[in-house]
Amino acid sequence: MPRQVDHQARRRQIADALLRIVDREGLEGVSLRHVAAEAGVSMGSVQHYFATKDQMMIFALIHVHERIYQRVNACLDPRSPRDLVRSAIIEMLPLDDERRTEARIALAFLARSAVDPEYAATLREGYPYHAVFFAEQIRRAQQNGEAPADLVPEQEAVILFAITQGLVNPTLIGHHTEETVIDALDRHLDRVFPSE
Amino acid sequence: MPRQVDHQARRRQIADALLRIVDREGLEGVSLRHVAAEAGVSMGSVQHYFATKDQMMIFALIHVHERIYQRVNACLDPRSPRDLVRSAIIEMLPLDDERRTEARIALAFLARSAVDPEYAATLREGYPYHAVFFAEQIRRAQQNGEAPADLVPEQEAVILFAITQGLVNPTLIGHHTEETVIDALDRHLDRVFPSE
DNA sequence: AAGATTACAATGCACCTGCATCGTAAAAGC
DNA sequence: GCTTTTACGATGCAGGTGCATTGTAATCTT
Repeated sequence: MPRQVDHQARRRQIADALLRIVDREGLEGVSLRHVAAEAGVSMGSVQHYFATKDQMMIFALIHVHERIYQRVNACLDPRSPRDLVRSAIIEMLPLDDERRTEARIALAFLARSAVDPEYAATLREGYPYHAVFFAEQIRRAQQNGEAPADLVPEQEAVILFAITQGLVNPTLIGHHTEETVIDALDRHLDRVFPSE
Repeated sequence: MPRQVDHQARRRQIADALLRIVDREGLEGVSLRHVAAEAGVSMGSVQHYFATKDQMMIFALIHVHERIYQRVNACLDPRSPRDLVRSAIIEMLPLDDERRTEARIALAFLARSAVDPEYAATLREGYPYHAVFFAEQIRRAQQNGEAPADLVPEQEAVILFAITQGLVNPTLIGHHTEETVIDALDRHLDRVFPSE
């Protein structure tokens, strides 16, 4: 059995187990023993692939971000800048079990970032991408006449991203229905990308 | 010393110590011993005022929400609906140490709410207030001709609240400067409450 | 074939956790 | 004045924690 295993794949598999625990119990539920049990391996094995618990957590954080990134990318609707933005935002909202899971996980790590600079640094790396993506779509729409020329793309991107993030948590806690949140989103998109 | 203490005041004092720990280390840093040490009392004393750790945490959650509520209320600018909304939102953004502290604390409890129904229920109680407040101000502005009549106040309130929440976390992690976030906010307020 | 390396497993250890128990001293009630 | 109640302090306990250590068997290297 030894020597022939795919190191990275094994690390991802352990990270997936870790993320399942975070989904159910939050970061506090994560312990070497629980992760090992959830992954169906021994504790020694977990220790073999991750020198410390913190390294494992950071790896899992990066891993889940990649997962979200790929899922969002696969769901993009390229018909227009507005559709691109809308599909990206909706794909980040917790409107089904998979997205609720990921939202819960992301929220848990976000809270940790508020008190741990290493987590915060990891989060900050992936951040500019969203703002740039939104700003780019707005600029494209402006060139096509699909968005008002007086909008400042970067400012609107900040607002769009804030709305996205700001809709996630209340929806997760159960404040909003799917209809409420999508209506509100479309309402705002009407302003940035007017239909007529 | 016994028998003559103000029970509620003592509980708040212990809760304040707890919240200081949450600010520095997150919810994971909270233990009976740490809270006792931070409050300058014995562990037995903490146990005397709170039967379980969970009760203490929930009490602290309610306590910090009251604190935020009162601070925001004290800072409201009543000159116009727009000023009211703007001052309320700005007071909730982490733009100085006090507000950063409260934002960190609120975020920590929010993350817990995602995996613990009791916390979620507590959060949900305080929630409708914001939406109603925002919607009310928009309706008032519409009556004064300070806001477009075709806005649906409840929808705009959802968006406003999402923007508020959505601006908090990126700012906390260090993605936005104070200027960026206030510019973006004013940009959006221009749409809901046009100046001319 | 031999030895080094890798993958995993089991266990021990010091430390921390929430909570229960027990003790004590001061005030309140009678 | 005596008992009860309240406020607090100290300590014990079972269980969980991350991590280090040790062992072992399978594979790769030579």
